[in-house]
Amino acid sequence: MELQDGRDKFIQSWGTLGSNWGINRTMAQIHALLLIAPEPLCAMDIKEKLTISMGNTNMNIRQLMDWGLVYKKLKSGERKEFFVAEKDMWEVIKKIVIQRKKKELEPVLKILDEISAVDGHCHDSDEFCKVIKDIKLFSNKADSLLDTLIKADSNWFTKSFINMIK
Amino acid sequence: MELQDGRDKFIQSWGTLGSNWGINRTMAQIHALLLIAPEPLCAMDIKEKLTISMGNTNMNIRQLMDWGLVYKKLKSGERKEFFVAEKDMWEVIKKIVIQRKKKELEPVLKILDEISAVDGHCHDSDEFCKVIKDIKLFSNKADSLLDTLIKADSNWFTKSFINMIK
DNA sequence: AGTAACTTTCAGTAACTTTTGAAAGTAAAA
DNA sequence: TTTTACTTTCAAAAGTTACTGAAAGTTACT
Repeated sequence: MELQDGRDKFIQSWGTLGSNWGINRTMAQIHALLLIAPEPLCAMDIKEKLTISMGNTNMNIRQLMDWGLVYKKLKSGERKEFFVAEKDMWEVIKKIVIQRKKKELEPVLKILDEISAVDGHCHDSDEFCKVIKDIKLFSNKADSLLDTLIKADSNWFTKSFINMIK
Repeated sequence: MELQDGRDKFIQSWGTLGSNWGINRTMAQIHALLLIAPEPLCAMDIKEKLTISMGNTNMNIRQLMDWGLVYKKLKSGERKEFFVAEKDMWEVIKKIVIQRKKKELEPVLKILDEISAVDGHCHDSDEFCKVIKDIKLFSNKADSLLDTLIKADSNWFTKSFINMIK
């Protein structure tokens, strides 16, 4: 496969995969484009390479910056803004984990706390409370595990991983 | 909070949370309803409790069974089918992990393999290949880690977890 | 075989999400 | 201060996904 084909395929595929991940297609494509771009790109470059609208380009660059996956990079002598992607994959993973935890796990913890306030007086409520308690147990574990991961370095991941499977 | 309020809140919330998880609202609500149901329920019970259509009920029960989160339970003397949820939370988590791995991770591995066929001849392609290689490294690790998790028992999770954070 | 009880399918519709493009906003340069 | 080069916003359009209801299919009792 030729380099350019590989790049195109990566950008297209990343977009499709993104949707399976709850990330919108354009956001994932911009991320892919910047990840493999040898030079910083400006909004116009991105708009043209992906043939998308300005508004779409801007919104998604902004969101990638909010996630910490893309940074602004000013070139001296140039007025417009350029963008680069975070290239350290371990950082990328951590940034994504932070967002997914926020979106997927934290609301669960919040709801479970609210529901735990159910009075446990009869047999039926004991059963209900047990289900909630079990879910809470695993959610809390997952929460601490992810917190540890977010603080850890790449090396730790490899090491713990080896411990885990042996 | 009263028991019935707690149940209603759980079902409603689980539906909302489901959508943040890439699971559709109805599927999540049916799952919640069955999780806390003291008795097996039939399709009609579910349809009525959630005030949704037959078709919707049927499709989502089916998908929950495909995922292994809900089982058919025949009552002797009754012709219609009843359903119960898997109540062991560790099993529930594993079943969900299996599905998410299939949807989110496996397509990534597939694409990366295809892209790895890019010829590495010049400086630019080296850079491109490095990005792909890095992603592949972490994806493969995540893949094995999840495989281990899927095979493990609940106890292992707790133990490894303690090892991991210390 | 006929009928009744229940389950499944599917085309059309509704609800939600993403994208566009034009207009408004901002700030450096003339 | 005006122009110019760029960025941001937002309402409407396009695209996507979920839901309904009616019709077709299945099974099991008479």
